[in-house]
Amino acid sequence: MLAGRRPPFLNQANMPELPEVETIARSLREPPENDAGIITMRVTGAKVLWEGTLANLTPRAFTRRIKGQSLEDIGRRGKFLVFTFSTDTMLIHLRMSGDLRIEKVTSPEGDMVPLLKHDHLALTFKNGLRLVFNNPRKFGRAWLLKDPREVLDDLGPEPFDEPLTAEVFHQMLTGRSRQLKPLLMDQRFLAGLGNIYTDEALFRVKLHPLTRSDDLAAEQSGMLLKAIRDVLWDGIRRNGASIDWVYRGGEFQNHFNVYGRKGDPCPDCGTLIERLLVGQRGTHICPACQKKK
DNA sequence: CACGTCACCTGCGTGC
DNA sequence: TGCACGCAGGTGACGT
Repeated sequence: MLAGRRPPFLNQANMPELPEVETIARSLREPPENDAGIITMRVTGAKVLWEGTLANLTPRAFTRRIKGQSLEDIGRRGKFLVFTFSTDTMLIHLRMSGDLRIEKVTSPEGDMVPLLKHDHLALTFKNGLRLVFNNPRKFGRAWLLKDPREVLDDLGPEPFDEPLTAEVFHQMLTGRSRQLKPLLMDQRFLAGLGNIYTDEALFRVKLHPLTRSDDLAAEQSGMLLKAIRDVLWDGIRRNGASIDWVYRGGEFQNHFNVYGRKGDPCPDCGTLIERLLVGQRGTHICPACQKKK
């Protein structure tokens, strides 16, 4: 389809920012009709296939602790997936290449379904399903915690939180003196934005990624917050449109205005999109629309 | 405090 | 055809 148009890595990796993680949380939580899910189910076993997956426990301690607990809910905070069990909470961060899937442990013929390359953690549930964490680049991590706040308290506000008004956001921005893009991607400042959605949000408000955060007028801060919410919402909407239980090929990548589109004409003015480095990250702008002050 | 750099890791595309 | 190389994603540690 549009394969020739997208950056090469989009064909093989996920880029889990807030909308992708939200999409995964929903797909794990809401299995298709007539299929059981794993919510309310008890864990009957755990297999840790790569020790480094676990951020805070040994495989032995993890397995012993999670066995017998029931899964009560699956949610999201920032880019973390939050699995609430009866006594502990499991957090999973996919970083850049992680993936989660739910599948039956046994095939219809009665054979064990083999795990795949790069499957690093698998939880089996009482109803014959298992949750598998596939983690090719070994960047993703799982935590098992009595109190998830231990990790999640370091995160900034959720972009859609109601108390995050334009005024509050303006105070947050002008209370710092940092380059806009690295600040927006700082999870302690705001939780959920990554490289792609940040580029897209900045393009929508015509701000250069190197703009100083304390140079923004109140009105600009308000527009930036709206752009962030719009672009995240568009991402959620487009991923939500095409996923099912285990397959979740979103299609927001076909709607990028600047990300991965170096050399393409700006959709607003036709100037060719440029790629620059900001804080070591590939950054895409329209040099005409997004002028540096 | 802000910012730069590097390390982590694998697999894909590119260019020789 | 094979192969070395660059590069992408998110974050944390560390140096300036």
